[in-house]
Amino acid sequence: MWRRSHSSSYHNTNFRHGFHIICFVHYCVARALARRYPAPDMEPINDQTQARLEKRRKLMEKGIAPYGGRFETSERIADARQNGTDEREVRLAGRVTSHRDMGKSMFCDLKDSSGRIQLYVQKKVLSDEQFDLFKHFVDLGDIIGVTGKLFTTHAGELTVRVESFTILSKSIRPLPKEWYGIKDTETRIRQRYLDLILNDKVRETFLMRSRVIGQIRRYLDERGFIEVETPMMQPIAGGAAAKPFVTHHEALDLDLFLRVAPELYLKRLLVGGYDRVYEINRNFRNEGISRRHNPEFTMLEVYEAYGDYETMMGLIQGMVVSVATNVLDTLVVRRYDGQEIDLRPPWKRISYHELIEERVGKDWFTISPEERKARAIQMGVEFPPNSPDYEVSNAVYEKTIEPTLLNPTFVTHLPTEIVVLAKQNKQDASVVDVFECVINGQEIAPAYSELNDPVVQRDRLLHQAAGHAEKLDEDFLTALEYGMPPAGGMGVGIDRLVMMLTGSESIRDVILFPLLRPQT
RNA sequence: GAGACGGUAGCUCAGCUGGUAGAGCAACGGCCUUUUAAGCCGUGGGUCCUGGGUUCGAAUCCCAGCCGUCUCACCA
Repeated sequence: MWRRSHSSSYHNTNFRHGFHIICFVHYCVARALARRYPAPDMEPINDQTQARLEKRRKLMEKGIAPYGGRFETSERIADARQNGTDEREVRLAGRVTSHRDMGKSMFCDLKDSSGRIQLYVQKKVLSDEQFDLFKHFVDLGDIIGVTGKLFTTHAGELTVRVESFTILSKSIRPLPKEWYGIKDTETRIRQRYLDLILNDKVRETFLMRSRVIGQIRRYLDERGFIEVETPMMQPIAGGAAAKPFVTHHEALDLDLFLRVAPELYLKRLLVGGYDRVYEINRNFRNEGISRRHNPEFTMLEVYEAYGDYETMMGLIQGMVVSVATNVLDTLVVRRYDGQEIDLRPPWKRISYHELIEERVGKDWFTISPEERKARAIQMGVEFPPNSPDYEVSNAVYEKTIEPTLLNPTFVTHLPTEIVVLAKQNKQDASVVDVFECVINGQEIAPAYSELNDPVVQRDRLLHQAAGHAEKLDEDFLTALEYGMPPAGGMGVGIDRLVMMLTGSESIRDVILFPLLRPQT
């Protein structure tokens, strides 16, 4: 659709006529601007910026706009390469990322978001004046538009023989040469645009992220789930045990919290009768930053009325398989360290108890709590001195077992104490009907058979809030009292899912603008 | 929040036990019409993160601060 609409307007003769008028207007504007701003009052940062500012000024004096406007392309660069037949005329736009000057001719690389193509600029093809303009005024990093015919060089590379060009945006800061790129993590994050221009892999990763999220939406939409949006600013930050960020609403003189989870609002919607809902959006947790943690992160939460944690197993497995198949075209993913993750279903399922027994000894749960502590310390696992018994086992699980689970594993039936919003198991009230889906050694998706008994829910929340009744979300509890259908619910850490699928080592590699301290 | 390591030209990096700051690429001026990290000749370019201290002399040693990286803690 995109290509068709462009080429049709481009080949229209009225448009060509209009284009000349536009060029003339640009010429007049450029002359006027050159008169009004004879010298830029911006302080040059270095010799290179100074040289470029000088070129910008000279272009304006010549009546050439260094910052053009609309430029109709015939296609994207990747399409030109793919459908490249010699002598076909193309009209392309992009950034100049490399150039090789050979005197009376030069080669450049032109890059847009779809790919890269080589340009061949020859003195005998352009006028002397135009060739000179290209040679002396087009720099690395400038955005230009070109027209010309495709041909193949002796080295076998499809190339555009440039017949005309337009400077669309004059870059006044030097762009690092592609070969050396930009490596410093801090610069890459603070100036992510440079990272995206210079590092193909980075651009690819974020493109994949976009496609992953798109495929998740498609998968859920196809199954009758509706996407909703619930508050990011909440009077009480509920749904997860995490420190919230605080903000303030002036007109209401009201402290609000950035949400730590959308859960309690999505459940209100289950009460309201939407029985398949999901939300993909940011959660904010006021805690430390690490390779796996950013203060704001993207979460999918999904609820299915009349389902339970087991229906969620089917959902997440199907979703990840669908995403991997559609976006990566494979179910075997390679990690940054070369290890492979096998996503082929069915995924392993094991209970929390069994898993711990399997890894640290059959007698783990039969020995005394003191012995457990002693053994945990022996294994090098640390925990606060007054930790309750279940936290000792959980520390062992999180420190020594979870990181080793590379292939997808459903760890089911966690202790009741550590999950306050899930239904207790009918046979064994000490555990809840939940799973944690672990992939790549990280918890990717916890899912519950959602607790819908308002009386039990109130007790459990009160217990968690250590008796602080003012921290209870009364409105949520009131909603439950009207009756919430039994439901399966699940949260999927999108950043971690994308890390897994793209083989990224750090969460900062999958978040475009992760939080950094501002530079002073 | 704690510990270890790092910050030198636009980019990537050298610079040892203290002696006036270096390379490649990029920039600028030349030469070169099928190169692709093009090549050749020449020129310019620095708050060595910041502030103190030691010293005749500090990019280098010491102290403090800023920012980052890694590990740990909190957490998903």
